[in-house]
Amino acid sequence: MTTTLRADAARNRDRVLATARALVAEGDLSLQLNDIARRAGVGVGTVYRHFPTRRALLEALAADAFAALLDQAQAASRDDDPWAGLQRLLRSILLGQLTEPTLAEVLSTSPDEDATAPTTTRRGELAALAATVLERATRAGQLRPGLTLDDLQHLVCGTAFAARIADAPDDRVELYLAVLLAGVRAPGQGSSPPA
Amino acid sequence: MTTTLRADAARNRDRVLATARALVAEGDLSLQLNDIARRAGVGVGTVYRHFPTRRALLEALAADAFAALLDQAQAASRDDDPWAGLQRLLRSILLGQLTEPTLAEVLSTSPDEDATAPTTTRRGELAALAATVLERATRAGQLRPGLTLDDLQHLVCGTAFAARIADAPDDRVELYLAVLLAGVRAPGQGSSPPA
Amino acid sequence: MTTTLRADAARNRDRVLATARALVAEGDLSLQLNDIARRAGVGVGTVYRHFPTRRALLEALAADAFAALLDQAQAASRDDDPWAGLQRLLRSILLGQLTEPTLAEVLSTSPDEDATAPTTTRRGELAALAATVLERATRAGQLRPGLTLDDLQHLVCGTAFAARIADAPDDRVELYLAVLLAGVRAPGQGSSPPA
Amino acid sequence: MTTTLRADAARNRDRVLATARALVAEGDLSLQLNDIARRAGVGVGTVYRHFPTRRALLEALAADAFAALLDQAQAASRDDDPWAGLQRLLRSILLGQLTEPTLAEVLSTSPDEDATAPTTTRRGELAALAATVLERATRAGQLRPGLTLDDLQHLVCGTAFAARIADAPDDRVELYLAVLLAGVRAPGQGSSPPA
DNA sequence: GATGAATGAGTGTTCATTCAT
DNA sequence: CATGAATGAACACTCATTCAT
Repeated sequence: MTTTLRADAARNRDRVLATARALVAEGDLSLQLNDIARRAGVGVGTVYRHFPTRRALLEALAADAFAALLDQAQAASRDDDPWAGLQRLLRSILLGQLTEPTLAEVLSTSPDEDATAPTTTRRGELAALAATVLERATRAGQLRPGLTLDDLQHLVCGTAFAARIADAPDDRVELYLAVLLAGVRAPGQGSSPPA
Repeated sequence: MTTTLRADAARNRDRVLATARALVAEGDLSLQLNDIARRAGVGVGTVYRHFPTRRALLEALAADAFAALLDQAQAASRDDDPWAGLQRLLRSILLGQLTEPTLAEVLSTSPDEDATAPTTTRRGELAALAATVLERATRAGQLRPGLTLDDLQHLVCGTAFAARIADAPDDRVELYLAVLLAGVRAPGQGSSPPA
Repeated sequence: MTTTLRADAARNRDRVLATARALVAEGDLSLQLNDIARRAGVGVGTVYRHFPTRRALLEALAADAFAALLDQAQAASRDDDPWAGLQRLLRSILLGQLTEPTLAEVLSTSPDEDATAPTTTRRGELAALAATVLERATRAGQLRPGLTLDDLQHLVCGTAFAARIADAPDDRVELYLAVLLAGVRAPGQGSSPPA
Repeated sequence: MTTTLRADAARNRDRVLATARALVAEGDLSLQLNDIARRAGVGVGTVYRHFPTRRALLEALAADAFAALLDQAQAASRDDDPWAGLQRLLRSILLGQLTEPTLAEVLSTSPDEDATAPTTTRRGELAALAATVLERATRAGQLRPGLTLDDLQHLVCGTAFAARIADAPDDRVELYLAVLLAGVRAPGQGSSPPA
């Protein structure tokens, strides 16, 4: 059986990820593969084997958060109330980015830029779910005319950026989210969903 | 007299700035001093003399755009209509960032981070003008409660970020600006200023 | 019985050789064992088991061509006409090198340099046959005085080198071969063998 | 004055060249810039400043020998006797390559492959001189028909290769040169120039 | 003031070889 | 026998910064 070997490999992979996560948590998003290898007590080659590029590592780091985000987006897309669905969706994307900076970088980049397959898939899934939410809100006349799916994505990334440059991001998110929501809501629709 | 020398120095400084500006215009924000020196036909030491750090050069590059922004902010602060003033202020800051990427970087960074004196001064002036606008809008009940001066700055930087990651930023600014304005407006105030 | 295992091993060996051959045919003589293993769909260890060094693989790749060369050398050594024999020998060695670059590398290297047993054997056989041809040509007074067996080998390798750096080696071989033959012929013997 | 500074730079350049030359003399033609820097007691950057690529260093190492070769080629081209001229030319090119292995590599490579300007110039000059010699020998009916300028170059490089793989190259050159000369001489012209 | 050569730490990447499974 | 993960030395190249002239 190759289970044990694979277990070793998996353990190394995890060590690399853990090390990288620690660096990200310290605010270092540079993800230098040499540095990470050294800190993880692992050969450079090992890091390169698992993550051939900085991008691959970045996406691996974002993977869990992205998966969780998809779950929340799924739930949001099932909300009966179109506006509530949009609210939930945008809040999820926003909080996801603040919780996991790597997810912010992944979402702020053009999808076709060296992206690995799983990330491309996830982005597609997120887009599909978001399209549903968007369409329902649009049909309900609750979305500001002219806003596309891409616009929503850019705007929520921008809102995350705004929170990130604040001194205490966590204290600001909800307020900034409220601004975003009020901003994307169709003018004349009021600020809260119809009861 | 050192006049001649100063003239030479000034010419060198201008050459460096022009070269750096050209690079920025080409989308290269890295501002590598060696590279700039070579292209400017000037010694590295000369660049270092005028701009001891990347930050110093960045702020010098942003200076003109920042000055122009201050003028517009001044005008905005004098607008009779509080909401129109806010609109003008935010549009100016937003467009300034898109026109001059260095200004975006300057404004998106914490003020006390290696900032040079002129930039610190300008930021103070901008803050003062914005405070005026903010206060008037607040007094008129037109600003979303809870938003501070800093919040406005972060949000407008976030909006610039959103535009920047769009495929065609210029086509998106006005829409994103509308979103921002609607977002920061006090709920229940409608989307246009009272006549 | 280990027959089945041996069959597997032989198949792996063949796959490695085929892959390596393909690379050589594409002009890549670097013979990187990792690369070959990956392309052959085989573990690196397997490649190492069969070919412990780059040299071992190189010689294995050259083996068939070397064997064919020995056949031709045999025939040449049986030619009644001493000069014709020499001609045939040198042409065979020359063409062999151009057809199979690995053979060129094998023949251009000192025999005792990490050579594997089969190659050492083959080199010995080739030397023996060449010695025969050489001796007969010498006895017939047709070989330039002073030329040893080694000299002939070096010169034919040099001629192969000359052809290789030409733009269209195949168009040049015969001419270069004629130069070589005229060069090694004893001065005053004319350019064609006595009738 | 910048003389002293330049002197320093020149000294460093010379140190690098001397170090590289020593390595070449030891038979190491790999010319690894890092290694050379370390041995020369100089920063890597210094080596890169003077020689941006391995090729640049190679050609710098070959420069003197190439210049000397050009002198000899010039002399050869002025020889009254066409055949003597050819003899002198080929001997010079051959000995030049054996004395300076870097020259062999330079001459054995396609001229347009990353070559620096001076080398391109020198190759042009050598070709011009060789063309003269070739033409005169051809007109005198002394050159084997079909041989072009390029052929001569390839053949002399091949001869150098032959000598290089011999155990005692120096003892073999003259013999190999004789072979080359007899080979390129028009058949039926005898082995020595007309008196 | 200006110059630009020099530095060398830093970063990215490859690859031959080993060895536990 | 086969596998392929792991290793880490080795190599290529960059660039911010210093400093002698």
